[in-house]
Amino acid sequence: MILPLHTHLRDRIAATLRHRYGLHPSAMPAIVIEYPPNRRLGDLAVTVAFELARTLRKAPRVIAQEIAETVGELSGIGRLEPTDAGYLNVFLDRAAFARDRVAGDTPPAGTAAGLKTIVEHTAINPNKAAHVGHLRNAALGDTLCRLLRFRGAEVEVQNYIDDTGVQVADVVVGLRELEGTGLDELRPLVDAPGFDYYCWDLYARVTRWYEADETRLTYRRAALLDLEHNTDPAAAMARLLTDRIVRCHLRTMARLGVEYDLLSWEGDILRLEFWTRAFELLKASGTVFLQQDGRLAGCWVMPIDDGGARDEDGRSDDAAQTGPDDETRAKVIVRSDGTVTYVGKDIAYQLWKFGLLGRDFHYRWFDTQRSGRPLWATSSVDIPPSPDRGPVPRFGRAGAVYNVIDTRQSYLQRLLVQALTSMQHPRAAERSVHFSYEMVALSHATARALGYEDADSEAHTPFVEVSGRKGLGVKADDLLDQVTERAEREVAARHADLPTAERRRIAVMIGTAAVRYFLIKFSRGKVIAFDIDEALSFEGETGPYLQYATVRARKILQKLRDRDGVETTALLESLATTPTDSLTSEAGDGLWDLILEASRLDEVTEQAVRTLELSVLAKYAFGLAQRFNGFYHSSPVIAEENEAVRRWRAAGVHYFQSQMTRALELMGCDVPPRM
RNA sequence: GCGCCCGUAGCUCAGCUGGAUAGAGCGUCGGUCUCCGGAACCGAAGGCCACAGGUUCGAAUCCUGUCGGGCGCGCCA
Repeated sequence: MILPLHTHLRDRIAATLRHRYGLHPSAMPAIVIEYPPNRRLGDLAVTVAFELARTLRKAPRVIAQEIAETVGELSGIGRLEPTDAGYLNVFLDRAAFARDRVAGDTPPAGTAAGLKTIVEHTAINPNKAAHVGHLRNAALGDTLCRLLRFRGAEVEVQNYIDDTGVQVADVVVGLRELEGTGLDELRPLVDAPGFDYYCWDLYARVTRWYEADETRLTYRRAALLDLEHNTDPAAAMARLLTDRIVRCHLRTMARLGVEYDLLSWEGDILRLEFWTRAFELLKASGTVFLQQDGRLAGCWVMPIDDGGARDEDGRSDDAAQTGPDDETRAKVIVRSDGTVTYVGKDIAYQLWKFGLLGRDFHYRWFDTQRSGRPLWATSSVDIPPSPDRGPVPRFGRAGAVYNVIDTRQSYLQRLLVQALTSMQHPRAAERSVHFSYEMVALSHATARALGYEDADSEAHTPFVEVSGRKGLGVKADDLLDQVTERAEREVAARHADLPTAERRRIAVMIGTAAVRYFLIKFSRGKVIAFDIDEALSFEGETGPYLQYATVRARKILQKLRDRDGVETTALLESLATTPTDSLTSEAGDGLWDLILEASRLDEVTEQAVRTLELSVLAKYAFGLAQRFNGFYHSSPVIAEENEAVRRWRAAGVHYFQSQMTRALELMGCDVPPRM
């Protein structure tokens, strides 16, 4: 890891600036450490001389020289070299650096150590199969969790289940009105294979059924009311179908190695009357008030403080005549009929996450996940779990909350933060992070392949939007099936000797890496125009490319063991007394580059979390794999005759392999034994 | 109308808090020692970083404006 060295270097330079120029800490510029474009220029570069040129009224070149003179010996680091342009280039002590990392490079405690952090992700409406858009959410959310844990945070993963919403109501209506299915007929149906696919189609059919005759929407309203008030048989049907669909979703996500700690059911939030308590708090803090007149008379509203986001009929010309009603924008929290809106429920839930609501759920054991990790669910009733499940964990009461939701919810997430601020919870407001990302659409080619693109939808748009209502989209399981099948063919072509089960196991690892890497490598603000062929590719910038490099590295170490009897631990120990010219000479540049780059994992994870840009991890891992592959082709290890050279190369290979394995783990990917 | 996001090679995208010659993948073209596995490697072609101003030692990056595209703004969730 390289961050400790960064800090050390920064401290030394800061100390130098204080002594030489008498700079006060307040006047201290940020000491930026970057990587020179060319390794011959140095390993690191510091640009602080440019920053100081104005205040010190000296040329950057002079300042850089003075700093280099004054800083003295950088024991264990290396030396500083000022350039004419004003850069301070750092040449690291290669041997010392390499010895320190290669022998065992554990990540440091991390900046977020001990901070209880809740990450909410996935949150798919439990009424139909998951699609690629949901996979992007889960891949981002799960990777974020892994990164936060890597930095030392205590992470609790929650998956919100909207079991009382319109989408579930629609499928209940579909079952009853289109299929003539009641509770009794539903029971065998939900356990049949492909139930989530069945609901996918049914949901699309209901949408069309409503469109054909809008009076049919009364069925939806009736069903929705039944769900909210827990009235059977509609509510019983909903309970049954959402339970099974959620299990389908969990199974799909488990294929990608995604697991959770808690399922938060909206129905429990309603039944436990979280809202009642939240409403008291909102009123007491003056966050909401009862609108007396105007078009929102009788509603409890929250003023919206920013000037933006007016609705379409916000006529500015006659605003003077309409009076005060239009002047301050307000968001309805409680309707004039006394029912609460979505934002209201969300505020209650967010308060609970921070332990600020003063109420808690009951909990029930839900399942044991693939890794053995237990999955709990919220409950409205207090039934003690059986003793063999262990005690219920202490859910909620977080110090920080990340909500992984697509960018279309930005407006509402902002209102949420505003409510927390207004309720005198500035810390919670500050630590409520909306991890937003753009949606997944379909490329025209893929939409066409699915049979969705007809003549009138001309290719003026850059992509085709996914629509659950229309049933338009690539189902997650279909994608995973295809990618696994494809991987299995590739494995079979290379390893005819492997038993089928093992081929299958490896294919799953490769397919997972392909999909997860694909979903992570774009920056979050970019719409992914999902293209099936691109996602199924295993060449170039893909997950399998990273795995392949790692497998190659491991193969070398394995051969050293099997053929030459060299154990890795013994090899690493021998480095203390092994000459280092193969690392320090120009011929060792390739090896040195590999080691230095591999050490940057902690720096990269830090940046990824700071910017919430997980693609930087993906890009870094890819660049590292490229570097290794280049090294692999230019620098033989086993065939190398010079023993010192061979040892150092093997050490570099080992370090690469171990850092890359960590990086892959952070992205939820395994390293196959062969591929 | 207002707000947020996006615009970089033929296509899909990187480019961290401004820094040295703007980089990858795919595609195209041309190569790679019977070698630790070719799911790889090396090379070539391909750029007014949408446009116009500004800020400064320095701008793809920051500011303003314009154009083009996406999304959001409800007593829906």
